Amino acid sequence: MVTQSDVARRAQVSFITVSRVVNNKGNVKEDTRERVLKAIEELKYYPNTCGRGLHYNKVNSIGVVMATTKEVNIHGTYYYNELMIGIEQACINNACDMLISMLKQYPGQEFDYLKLYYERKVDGLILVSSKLSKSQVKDIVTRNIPCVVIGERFDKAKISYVDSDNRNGIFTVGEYVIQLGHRKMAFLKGMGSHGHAVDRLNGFNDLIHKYQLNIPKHWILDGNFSVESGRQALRTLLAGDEIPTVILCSNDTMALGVLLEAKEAGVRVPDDLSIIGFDGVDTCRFTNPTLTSIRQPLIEMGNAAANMLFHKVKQPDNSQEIRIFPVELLPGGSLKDLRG
Amino acid sequence: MVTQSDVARRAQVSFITVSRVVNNKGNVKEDTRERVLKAIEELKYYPNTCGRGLHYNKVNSIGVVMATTKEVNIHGTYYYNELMIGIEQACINNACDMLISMLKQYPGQEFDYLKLYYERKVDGLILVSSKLSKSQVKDIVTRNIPCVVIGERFDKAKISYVDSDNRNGIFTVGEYVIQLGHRKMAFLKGMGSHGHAVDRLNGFNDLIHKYQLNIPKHWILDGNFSVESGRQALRTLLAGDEIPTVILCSNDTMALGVLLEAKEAGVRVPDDLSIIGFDGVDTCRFTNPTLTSIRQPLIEMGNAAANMLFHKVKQPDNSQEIRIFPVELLPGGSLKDLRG
DNA sequence: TTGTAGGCGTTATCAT
DNA sequence: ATGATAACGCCTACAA
Repeated sequence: MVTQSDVARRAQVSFITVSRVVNNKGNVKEDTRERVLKAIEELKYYPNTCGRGLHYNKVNSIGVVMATTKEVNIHGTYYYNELMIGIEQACINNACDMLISMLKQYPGQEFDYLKLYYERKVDGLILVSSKLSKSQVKDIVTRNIPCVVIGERFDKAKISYVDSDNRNGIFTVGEYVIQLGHRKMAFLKGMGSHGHAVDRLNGFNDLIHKYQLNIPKHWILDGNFSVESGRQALRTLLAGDEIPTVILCSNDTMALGVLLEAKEAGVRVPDDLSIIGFDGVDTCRFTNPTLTSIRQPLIEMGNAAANMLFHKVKQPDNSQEIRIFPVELLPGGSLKDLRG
Repeated sequence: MVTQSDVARRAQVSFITVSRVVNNKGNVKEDTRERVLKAIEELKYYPNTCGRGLHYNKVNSIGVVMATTKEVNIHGTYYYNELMIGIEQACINNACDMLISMLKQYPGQEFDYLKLYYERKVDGLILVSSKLSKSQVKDIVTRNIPCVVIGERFDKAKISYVDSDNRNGIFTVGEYVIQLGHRKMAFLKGMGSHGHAVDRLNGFNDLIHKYQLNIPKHWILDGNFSVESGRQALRTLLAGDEIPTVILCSNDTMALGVLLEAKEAGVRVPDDLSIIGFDGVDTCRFTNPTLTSIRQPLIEMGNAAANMLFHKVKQPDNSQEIRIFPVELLPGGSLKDLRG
C-alpha cells in the first residue's frame, strides 16, 4: 500500500507536507507542491479511507438498509430498485458511495438497523420500510443518528420519513372505480407486517364505510405480494358463488398473478373482472390487456430521502422532516367502465 | 461514539481486555468476560470499522463498479440488476456488505476503476463490462488487486473474468432460425464500445459466412440499447423496398422498441416480421405476442464472479480464473416457423 | 513555508 | 489473566 510517507520520501519532504497538498491546504511552496503531486501520480497514492475516517469520523458513504429475509433479492424487487434509482442520483450529486447492507432478518430476532452506522461503515442511513423497536427509535433520537425512513411513519418519535399517501390513494382510486359503476369490489391484501400494506387496506375500509359497500368477508383476500398469491386469490374468488366486478390488489406482482390465472381459467379481463394493481411497474405497459395500476413516485421518494439524509449528515440534529408523496392512477386496459 | 475505552471504564478493566473479548481471544477470566459483555450490551458498543480496517487492511465490503455516464441509472437497468442479485447472494453467504461505486464516466477521461480499492473502501472489486487501460491491467496484476471482471475478456493479461458466450449464442440461435425457414435476417447492433455487443455482431457475421446469407448492408442496423433505437430501426427497415422476415436485436429493450413500433405501424408480429431479443428480461413474458429472446444466466454470472472474488480476497494471488456461461433460447410468440 | 508531537480506535507483541 | 506500548494512515495544533 502507498502511504503519505511513501510519497513524502519520493518527493523529499515530510509526510505532513503531503497531507497539506492532498487536502489543498495552503502553506506549501508551489515548487514543493508540484514535486509532491508528481510523486502522488507516479506512485498512485490514494488517501486511505480508514485513516481519514478515524480522524473525521466520516467515510463518505451512506447505507441503504432493507430488512428482508435471505430469500428476498433486493435487486430483484421493483420497489427497492426504484427507490435505489432515486438514492443513486442523490449520491452522484453528493459524490458519495452507496453501501447496501447485506444483513438479513431471522425470525424471532430483532433486526439491527443501526449496525452499519455504529460500525462507522457509513455516515448515515436510509431505512426502507423499517419497523424500528422502541429502543432503536430512542437511540436515533438521543444520539442524533443521521437517518431517514422510507415507507413507515413515525408520528410520536422525531424520526424523519418519506412515504406515499397509500391510504388516500386507494381511497381516491376506489372512488373513481365506483364512479365507473363498480360496487362489487374485492381487495387483495399485502403482508400485515408492512405499514404500507396496512395503509392500503385502511384506504379500502374507508371506502367501504363512506359508500356503504356491502362486501362479503371472503372478498378481502390474504396475500403476500407474490405472483402465486395473486393466482391463489383468484382461485379463491372463483370458488365462491359470486365474483366481484373488480379486484384491487396491494401490489402489481399480485395483480399480474391474478391476470395470469384469469387467462388460464378463462376469465375475461376486464369484461368478467377488472384488475387494478399498485406500484406501476414497467411490466404493466406490456401485458394484455395493459394493467391499470396506482403509481407511487418511488424514484422521487428515494431521491428525497437521500437528500434529506445528506442534509442531516452535514448538520446532525434531531429535527423531524416529513414528506408525503401523492399517488396517481396509471390508466390501463384492465379496468372496465361499466356505465352505459 | 462508544469506544473500547468506554466499555473498559464501565467494566473496570483495561481497554485491551475489551478487545480480547470482542475478538474472542482466550486469556480472559469468565467473570471479567461477562462483565465486559454486559458493558458492551449496555453501552451498545460496536467495533469501529476504520480502526479495524487500519490494522487488518480489510473492511469487509466488496465494491461493484459499473462505468456508466451520469444519465444511466444502474438500478434501472435489467442487466446490472440481475448481476447484482447474484452478487447479493454471494455477499450474504460471506457476511460481507456491498458498496456500489457512484463514480461516473465523463468523455475524454480515463475511468478510475480501482479507486474504491486504492482508498481501501473495499477489499476487492467486481468490474462490470470494464474497458481497462493497459496501465490499470498492469496495476491489477502486479499489485495483486483482488478483482473480477464481468462481460469483458482478457486473453493476454492474467485478469479473471466471467462472461457469457454471446458470439456462439447468436450463432446457434441464428442456425435455429434458419432451420425454421428464415433467410432474410436483419440485425440490430448495440454500442460498439461494449464488448458483448461486438461479440453478438461477430456471431451474426459468423452466421452470414457459414450460410452464405445475402444480407443487404442496411439490414445491419445501428442501435444504442434503447427502446427508441429499436423503434428507429424498424422505421429504417420499413423505408426500404423489402423487409426481412426476422430481426435479431442485440438486447431486449431494443426488441421491445421494434415491437411497439410494429404495433403502431401495422406490421404484424410474427406474421410480417419475427423479432428476437437478447437478455431475457421479465417483460418478455408479458408482451403480446410474448418476446422470443436469448437468455444469459446473469444471476449465476454475478454469483460466480462474486465467489471468485471472495476467494481472491482471502488468498490474493495473480492467478487467472475464467468462466464462460452458455446462453439459451427463451421461446416466445414473436418468432414464426415459416416451414409448411 | 515546513516539521514535530499527539491522537483518532483498534489490535499484536511483549511484559507482568 | 491482565496490562502497557507501539503501530496502522491520517490530520490538527503547535513549534521552528
